[in-house]
Amino acid sequence: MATTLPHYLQIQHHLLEKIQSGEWPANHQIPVEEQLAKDFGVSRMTANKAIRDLVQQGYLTRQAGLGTFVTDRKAESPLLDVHNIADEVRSRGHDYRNDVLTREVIAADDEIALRLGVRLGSQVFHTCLVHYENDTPIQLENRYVNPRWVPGYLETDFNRQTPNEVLVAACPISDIEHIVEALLVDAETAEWLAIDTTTPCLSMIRRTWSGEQLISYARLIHPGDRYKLRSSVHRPDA
Amino acid sequence: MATTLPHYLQIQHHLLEKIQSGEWPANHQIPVEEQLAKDFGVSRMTANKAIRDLVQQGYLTRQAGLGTFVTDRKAESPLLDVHNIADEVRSRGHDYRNDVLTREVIAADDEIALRLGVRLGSQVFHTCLVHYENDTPIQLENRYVNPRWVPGYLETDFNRQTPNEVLVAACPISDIEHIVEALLVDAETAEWLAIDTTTPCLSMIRRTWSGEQLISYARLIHPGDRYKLRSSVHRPDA
DNA sequence: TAGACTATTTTGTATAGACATTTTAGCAAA
DNA sequence: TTTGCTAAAATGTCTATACAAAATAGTCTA
Repeated sequence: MATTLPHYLQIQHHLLEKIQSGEWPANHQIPVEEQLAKDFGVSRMTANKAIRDLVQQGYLTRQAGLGTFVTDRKAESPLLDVHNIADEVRSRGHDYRNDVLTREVIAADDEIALRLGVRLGSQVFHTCLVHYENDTPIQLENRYVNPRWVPGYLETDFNRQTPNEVLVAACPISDIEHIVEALLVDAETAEWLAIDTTTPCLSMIRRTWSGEQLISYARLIHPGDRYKLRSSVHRPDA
Repeated sequence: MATTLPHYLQIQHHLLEKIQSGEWPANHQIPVEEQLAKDFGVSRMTANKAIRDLVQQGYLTRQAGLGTFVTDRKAESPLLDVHNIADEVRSRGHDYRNDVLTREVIAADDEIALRLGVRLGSQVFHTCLVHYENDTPIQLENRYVNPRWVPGYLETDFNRQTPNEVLVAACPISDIEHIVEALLVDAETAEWLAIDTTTPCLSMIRRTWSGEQLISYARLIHPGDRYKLRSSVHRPDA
């Protein structure tokens, strides 16, 4: 059985669901501490702790004497493509294919729950693919998907539609976050990518949102000598 | 008179000072809750609140049964912004400085002429700097600048104004292109960055335009374990 | 000596209550 | 009408205490 969630996390998840589902729009006032405490049968301090965390994470804003409100997230500007590795490969005139190593439903552990913004122990989709360019592995993709937003994800034939395409088709992608670093990989990963463990690799963690919903969390590993990441930014105002 | 700070903020400031001054290096164990509470004459819950906040902000990491430790923060920076490495370092509360290895006018060879979009053999500015965060090298910057658009470039004191700042000051930057890859560096570069030649590094090639003019071509090398690139993109229309 | 148990240290969660501060609304007085 | 006062609603801070859970170090036992 899954570990029972601490009360304050239960409250957080309840609030996040309301926010992320859109039931509570921006600037909506959430129930006051005392009410939340009563609803969940906990002390006011526990409700306070739950709210406090979400304020620090930017989901809520508070004002003494007034109440607690859903944060109105302000927009930023630039563009970056959600690039599709299959198109990329084909645009170079090469053959694209992939191998599916894993395709499963798992219970979210701490890390996944945190990164994907779901409840601990809740079911999430997990796939692991190797993408090939002309039979050379160029990317290991480890992806976690929130089933709520892409229910048919696991049934896809990924050689017809890449995981990325499935997401894009399922919901409009509005926000993407990338974290890129260089690192060495473990033996298993090295084998999948047909490299050795001394080859520098590019690690890219990509999180994808649709509105307020976090759709997917992916870790992409590229052998350093087989991949370059390119991005162009144009700022009309500058 | 200024409002007296809440106790938990006083504690936070005390802790942050220790961290940012370097008195408590990464992974240093900070006093336990009970000790802090005693030192500041508050209850354990108040000390807990102070620490909890700093954990959420990423300054500290905790482990039940072990203690609370100063987070070893890997550098992170926006991939798409014209980032200024000096500001970035200082925003982490660390010291910034750089060493200028090369500062010269050279005749453009094939590659430079191609990349910078100038005629073969025409004169271009070239600088090579090592950027330090708390005396640890975090970036080797090899930069070529089109003299036509930034004539005073070579005369700059780069410890007062980074190369990037000079460009931004000289002309409005409208377009940036990044190409990122993971690689191993040669012995000379490794020495400059105080790493060995087996450490994976992040290489970033950055080209900067102002309107149609290509202003600068730079190759930036980061030791992989000391740097992460972060980028967030929001597309309001999607 | 290896393994099991135990005590200690430290953080994690939770409670019930207290008082302070901020903001608004409503009411009363000038 | 304007001003000032007061009550209320809501968050902000703080305490003293309790027990749970995790990690470690030491001790006892087979």
